[in-house]
Amino acid sequence: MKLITRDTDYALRAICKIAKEKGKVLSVKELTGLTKVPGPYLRKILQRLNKAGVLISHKGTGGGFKLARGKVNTRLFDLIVIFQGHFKLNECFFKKEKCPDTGTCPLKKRIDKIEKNVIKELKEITIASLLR
Amino acid sequence: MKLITRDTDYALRAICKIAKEKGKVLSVKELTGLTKVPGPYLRKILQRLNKAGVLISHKGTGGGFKLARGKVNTRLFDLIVIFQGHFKLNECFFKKEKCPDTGTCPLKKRIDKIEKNVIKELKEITIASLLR
DNA sequence: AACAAATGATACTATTATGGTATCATTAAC
DNA sequence: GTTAATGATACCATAATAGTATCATTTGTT
Repeated sequence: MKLITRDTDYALRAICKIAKEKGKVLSVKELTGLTKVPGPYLRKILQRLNKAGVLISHKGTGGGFKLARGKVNTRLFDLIVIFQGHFKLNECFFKKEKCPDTGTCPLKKRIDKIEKNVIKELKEITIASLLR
Repeated sequence: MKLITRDTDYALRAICKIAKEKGKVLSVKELTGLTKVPGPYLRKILQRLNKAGVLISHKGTGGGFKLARGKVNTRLFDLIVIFQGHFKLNECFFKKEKCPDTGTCPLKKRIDKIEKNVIKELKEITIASLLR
């Protein structure tokens, strides 16, 4: 029922803080202060964002994370995919076994429609749009 | 990320089967056959639906469950509330502690909007509409 | 009256996902 | 070379989920 997990939420918060400091490199320590997210956990999140290309990391003294080029346009949808995997509101609970309603299931279509709308809206929420 | 849990899904399936047999009382055993949902688990679900007033149970030999009067108009939204509790896509992860972005959080509004739409659509999905 | 067939209520268990910590390796600045 | 940072991973605790088991109660049948 949660659209967004804690990971995603914290990631979003951190990225916003980073984005506000145009180009400046912020360390985990600084970001912990700004976001109140527990250090080691935040660090893991930032590492994932680095791997995903949203942030760029700098090692060594004075190191930290900054926003990668053009990534103010990262969408909430992208973050959800990074932290929560492929977006699907609608997955039949009869996975391997065959669902007794295969073919006739009227629910799928209805939820697909909802899903489509939600995805559209999640793609409209960009970092840039949140900073304004 | 799941809009619907297994409980809710199974409940919906069972109710649909029951609704198709207008007024007839169906036992857990019969419903297990129809839905392929494990017996004891299904039973627990049906009991909750009875408590919630969606179904009416009959004890003793030949007993089982039937749909309560007017409850073909039960909405998927209602079932979600019964099995998953109060519907909220958007809950700040800083619950007791104060969120560092209180007041300025721009995300809340955006997700509230999504939530509103989703709720509207979930309220349009009724048992009756799924039977057609 | 006895028995069987059903649900009511509840306690228990196993598995998985989530949230978070800890540690050692690596890199870079001074 | 030392220190301050991230990279990579392994680990752990808690909670939620999915499901089982059991005993009590009710009701129909003989």
